[in-house]
Amino acid sequence: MTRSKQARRTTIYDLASLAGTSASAVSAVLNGNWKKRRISSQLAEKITRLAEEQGYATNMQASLLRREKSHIIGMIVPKYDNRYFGSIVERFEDMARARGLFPIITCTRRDPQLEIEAARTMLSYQVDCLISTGATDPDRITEMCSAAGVRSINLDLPGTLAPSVISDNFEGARELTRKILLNCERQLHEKNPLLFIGGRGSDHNTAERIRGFRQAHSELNVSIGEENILPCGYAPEKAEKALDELVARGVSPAKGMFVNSTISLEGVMRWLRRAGPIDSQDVVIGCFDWDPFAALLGHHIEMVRQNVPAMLEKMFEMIESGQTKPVVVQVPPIMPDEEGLLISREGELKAETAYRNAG
Amino acid sequence: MTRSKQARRTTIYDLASLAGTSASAVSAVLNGNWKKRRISSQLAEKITRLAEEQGYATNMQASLLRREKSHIIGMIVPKYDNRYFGSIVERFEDMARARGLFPIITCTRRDPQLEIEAARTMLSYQVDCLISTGATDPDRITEMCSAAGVRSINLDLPGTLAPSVISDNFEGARELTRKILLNCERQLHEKNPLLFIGGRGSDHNTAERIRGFRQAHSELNVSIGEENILPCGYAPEKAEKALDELVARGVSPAKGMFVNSTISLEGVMRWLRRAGPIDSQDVVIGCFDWDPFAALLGHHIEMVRQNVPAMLEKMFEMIESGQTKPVVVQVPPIMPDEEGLLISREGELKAETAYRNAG
DNA sequence: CCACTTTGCTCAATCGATGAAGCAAGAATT
DNA sequence: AATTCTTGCTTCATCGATTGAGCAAAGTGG
Repeated sequence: MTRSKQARRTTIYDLASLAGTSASAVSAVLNGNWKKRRISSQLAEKITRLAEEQGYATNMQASLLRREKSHIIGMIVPKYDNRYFGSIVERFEDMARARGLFPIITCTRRDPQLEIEAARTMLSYQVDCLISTGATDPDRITEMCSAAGVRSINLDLPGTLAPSVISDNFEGARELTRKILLNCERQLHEKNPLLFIGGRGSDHNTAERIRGFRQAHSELNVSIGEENILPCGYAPEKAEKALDELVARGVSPAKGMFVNSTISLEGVMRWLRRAGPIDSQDVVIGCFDWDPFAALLGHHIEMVRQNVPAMLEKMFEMIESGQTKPVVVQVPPIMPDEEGLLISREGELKAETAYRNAG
Repeated sequence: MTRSKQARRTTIYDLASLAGTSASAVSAVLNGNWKKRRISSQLAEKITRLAEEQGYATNMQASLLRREKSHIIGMIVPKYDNRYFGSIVERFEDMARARGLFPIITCTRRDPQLEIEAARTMLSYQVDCLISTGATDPDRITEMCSAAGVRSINLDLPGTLAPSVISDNFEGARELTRKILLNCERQLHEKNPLLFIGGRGSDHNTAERIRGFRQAHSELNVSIGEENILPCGYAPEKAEKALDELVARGVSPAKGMFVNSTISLEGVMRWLRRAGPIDSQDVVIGCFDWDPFAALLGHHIEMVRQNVPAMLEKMFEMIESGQTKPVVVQVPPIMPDEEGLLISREGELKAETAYRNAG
């Protein structure tokens, strides 16, 4: 060791002088087009071996500066605290890598300001394409992207300026609502309107789910009032508080509930345990989203699982086909089957199947 | 629009010619050290305005190529399918940004090969520091990093070549085991050995937890046999299968269980529902890790929550202090309190408090 | 033996941002 | 008036990889 510390990383110039050749040859060998550049296989081998020995790693900053495309694909995502976004991210990384892209992901905690900053940072890193997942203002991000000549796609929540891939929230909610109503009838022998709780009234998905919710009620001839619709936000404590306030206003909450996300379900379950009807087993619940433990809670909880594999497949199809028109592709979510067998790996398998059939 | 498409992004050269000045001045203004470089505030303002108008974003690839440090901090993480890693990632991003670093995270699905590839890619992107979270072979990654002159730190699972921040698995497991044993005695009026299930026998955390598990048994004068220890892996179906096999071998599984992760708990709960003792409410469970819905399952489930905020605080302290010696910092996990009130936001608050007191 | 092709490389410009060095014009000092 | 200092810039080399252009040597055909 002549140097106190490996101060500088190995570059192609170091390898070139070690191999007694030029940086240009080293570059050609290491990025695989040495045949086009007519480098002899002996030299190629020598360089490859040296690179290995020296633990050489391409300086992407330098490489990308020169290249036309970065092959970096960015994604912003609201939270990592539920299975839906978790599986989106995990699968996105996987699919991106399988396509030779480098995924970078940033969590923006549903903070509009952070979303913008994150998008700007991603543009700085020269992403070729940016996916806005569940963004509060996807169009703003699309504008920033197109100003920089970068494609963008909306996932989970749609925008009007870029193509979007979302769940079929209306149909999913209609079907789920119908199931909950039927469960109520079967288990509680009553046919009362359900309570819709969670989500933001201002977001497209929540609005569509409320529309499906109303539709199912009217199809089954159950009338609902405004007090039954509580899009109180996503955080658990917001759902909890909304239920408390409902009770404080003298309304006795419905025994059937449509919960708009697993995160809201957390709050609902806590409220039920703390302040709910005496026998909280008498509450019938449906949730638009899936969680393996929620599926095991004593209550018969119907859960709709969004079809993440199919959604991401559609999304990558759009990227590959160069789609730029602001179409909205709706992917049907996976409904629980008759036995309510939508738990964990079964669910995964089902999603897999659904995706194959969709593709 | 004279151009068919914004083909190229705005660069400092574009801004320079628009402002009738030099690229150097633009650069100085935009990276904030225009005072040192004695640029007039008029010119600074003009350039800033133009940059805004043109939607300019620094080309990080170019910038980083020139700069000494990248201010990029990388993290590899096994999975996004549980709250523990989810909160690690979310908080890591947050803390990194608060320190002016750019976090990039990659999920390696507990795949040793993918871990190595991910580490190499991160080195290519010139990370200043790489965090290996729950890596199967952290020392290998440390070696790669130090060959490139990059720091690395292990999180969750320790290594021998770089500093590590982990939970105090031994004490946590000892305490948890003791609680489960006491719960068994109280609820089932029996004092039998527990079943340890989940995790990899080869990983340090599992080994330490087994050690704590044994210790607590011996302290309470309960003897345990080898058949009570089942480190069958993390996936839910592995736990499920292990329990099936146990029964197939004619062993009747203990009514008290120490489950090594929420992911394994998923499998255990499914097995209990499918093939467990008739009244599965008679099973007493403790889990090393926390999940809000698992906390609400009918069984009295004790959950130890790893102190993510404190762990990450320690980790960033190490980064800032330039620690390179392979010390192992153990952070006590948060034990459930007497009322078992370790659910969701309360838990968050508690973690917050624990972290403040720790710091 | 000469013209021409092929092989196997090297040279040098380039990507965009950065910052040390330098320079011209005006202000301050002697 | 001559000198020095300050202000407000510009010039240019540089980071490491890439790639079009070019060039010498070896091979081929007539």
